[in-house]
Amino acid sequence: MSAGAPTCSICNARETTGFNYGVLCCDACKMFFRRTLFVKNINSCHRLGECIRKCRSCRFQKCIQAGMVFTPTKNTLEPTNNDQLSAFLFNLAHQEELRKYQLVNCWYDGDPTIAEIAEQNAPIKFTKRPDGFPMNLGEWIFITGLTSLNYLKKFNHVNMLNASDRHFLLKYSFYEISIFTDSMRACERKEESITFPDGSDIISEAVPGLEMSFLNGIRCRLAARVNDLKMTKEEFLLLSAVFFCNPGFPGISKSGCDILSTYQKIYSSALLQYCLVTYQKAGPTRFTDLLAVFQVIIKMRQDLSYLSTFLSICGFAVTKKKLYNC
Amino acid sequence: MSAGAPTCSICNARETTGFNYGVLCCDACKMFFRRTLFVKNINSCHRLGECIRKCRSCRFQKCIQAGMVFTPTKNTLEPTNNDQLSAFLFNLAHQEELRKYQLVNCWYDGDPTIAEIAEQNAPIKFTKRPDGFPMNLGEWIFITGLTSLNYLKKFNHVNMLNASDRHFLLKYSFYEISIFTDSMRACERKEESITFPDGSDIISEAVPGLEMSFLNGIRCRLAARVNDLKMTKEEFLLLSAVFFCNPGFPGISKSGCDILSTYQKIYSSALLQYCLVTYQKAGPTRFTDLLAVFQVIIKMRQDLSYLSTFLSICGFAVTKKKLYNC
DNA sequence: AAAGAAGGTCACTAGGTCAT
DNA sequence: ATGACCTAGTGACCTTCTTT
Repeated sequence: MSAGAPTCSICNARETTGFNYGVLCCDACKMFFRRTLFVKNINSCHRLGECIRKCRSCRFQKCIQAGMVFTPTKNTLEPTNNDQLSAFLFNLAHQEELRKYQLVNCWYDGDPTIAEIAEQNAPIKFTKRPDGFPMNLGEWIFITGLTSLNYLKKFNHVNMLNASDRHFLLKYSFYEISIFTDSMRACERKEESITFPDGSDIISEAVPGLEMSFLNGIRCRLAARVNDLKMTKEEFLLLSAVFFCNPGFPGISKSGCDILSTYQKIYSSALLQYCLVTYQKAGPTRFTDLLAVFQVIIKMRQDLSYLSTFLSICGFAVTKKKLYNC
Repeated sequence: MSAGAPTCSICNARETTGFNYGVLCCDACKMFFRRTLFVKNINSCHRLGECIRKCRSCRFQKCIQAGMVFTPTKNTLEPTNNDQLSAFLFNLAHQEELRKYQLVNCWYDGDPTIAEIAEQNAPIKFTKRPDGFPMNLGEWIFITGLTSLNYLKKFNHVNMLNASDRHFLLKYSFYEISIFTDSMRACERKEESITFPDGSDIISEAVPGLEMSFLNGIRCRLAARVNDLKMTKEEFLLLSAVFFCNPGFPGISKSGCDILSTYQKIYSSALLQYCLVTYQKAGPTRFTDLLAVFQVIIKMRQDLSYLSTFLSICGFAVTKKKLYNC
């Protein structure tokens, strides 16, 4: 009797009805997630998703942790569809909050490859980082990359790609997204230079034979640009999404490119709408200013590649984690 | 036309508006029940539920008899939600008063099975026991079990279970709850040994070949533990509720277990809050001391099973009521 | 046409409000 | 204190859309 569908992993009460917003769950949790995104009537509760009680905040946290994602479909440029944009932003903001929480508090015991992460269609399972856990440069780089990957994996378009395209997309974008996020954090903390959450430098101490100006460029240039623009959190989230749909990454198939550009259009028109609503006539200029940040991200990425190669030749390789090798 | 809703069984005056706190009744009686739980402004009236008009006490009694139940939903550990806990306790205390009244004064003419009781979604209909009704051991055991079942059936979670799970839950818990209640009564009467309300022994007189220490263990061990702890009525009520949500009873489905553990969390956090408020720093210890009583209840249950089997082999079976057979 | 997922609808009930 | 009425969250069920 009652073979039925498996039990919904979010409410642990009802049977799943299929994939809803990217996650296998029940109809009730689907509607709950949707309503919450559109109405945003959530009071934050300190225990993150733990009071299985009738706590709306924790139920929503469980949705976010399970990877539920809302993606706008209707043309967000229609002013009437503004609530689609705002639901999308609400969704992204909570995903980003989770990423930040995991970066500061969590840990992952293992050394996965990008390919392994791309294969898994469940979110990465982090564990609480023990108090007094010794974080060094390599650990920070690792957890930064891993939390970024976990954030990126949830996007709708990732699940639509075939295994190979998904692998390439994550491989060629997670590093850029990480440094962009790092720069945004520096900006929020009113710091000129990128650091890790504990304040430590992102470049290893002893680097012989490299110009200080080059190293300071890595530390500061992108953060300075973000700061000059006074980039909002919403702009950051949308811009990351647009960047993450770059159809130009190497190795991606024709059909993959099509999917990526479809989504890139969605996200960039969402960004444009945000700019128009927020800056009125100055909206289009703002939009292009934001897109121009891509160049700075790519420049920083190149500098970091050079630095990494240089260090490794000198025998100073910082991390041997597979994330950054293959 | 004018089919309308049936008349409210509590006030016999208005039309029902649907299920409120588990009972089909009108809006006015719903609000009356809620207000009374939270304000507790009730003067007890000697005629139990009989003067329907204008008597608040009797109206509330009718609510209780009809099986209305309030279950805390907000996190009772929030100090601001203390009134939820107190409303819940007020509710339980009155349900328990009713059970006690029925045990002492009522009777049930029939021999129902657990399955039949589980199917009925109305409370069990007891009748007044005639003066001078001859109570023997078997009658006491029967009415004890039946009033316990009537008490338990009203809990919110029972109505959420499917028919099969409900049957198993009642089947495997009503006996334990009964002996726990019996022990509490002994304690209130300052007696070391469990007896029925008329003072008669719970073990049949002629039991050949069993050690006195074994029999006295059954009579006294649980009551002694309750007495040692100086368990309050509130602790007893909450602890019973926690026990009654044991997801480990045999035969219960996965979804049933989930429902039970959800409610067990609610009740146990209510108990914890009670302990914290009442005993301050000693609260957590008190909480675990109380939970440890489960072991004693289970031990007593086992001893009684053995006794029952033993007696039945000797041809001394005390009761042939179906409650205790199938 | 069949299946899977997004989105819409509505009956239901806990809890709040306010004139009496 | 009461009860008629209101509000909001919920989830079962339905429709629509897309893809194969």
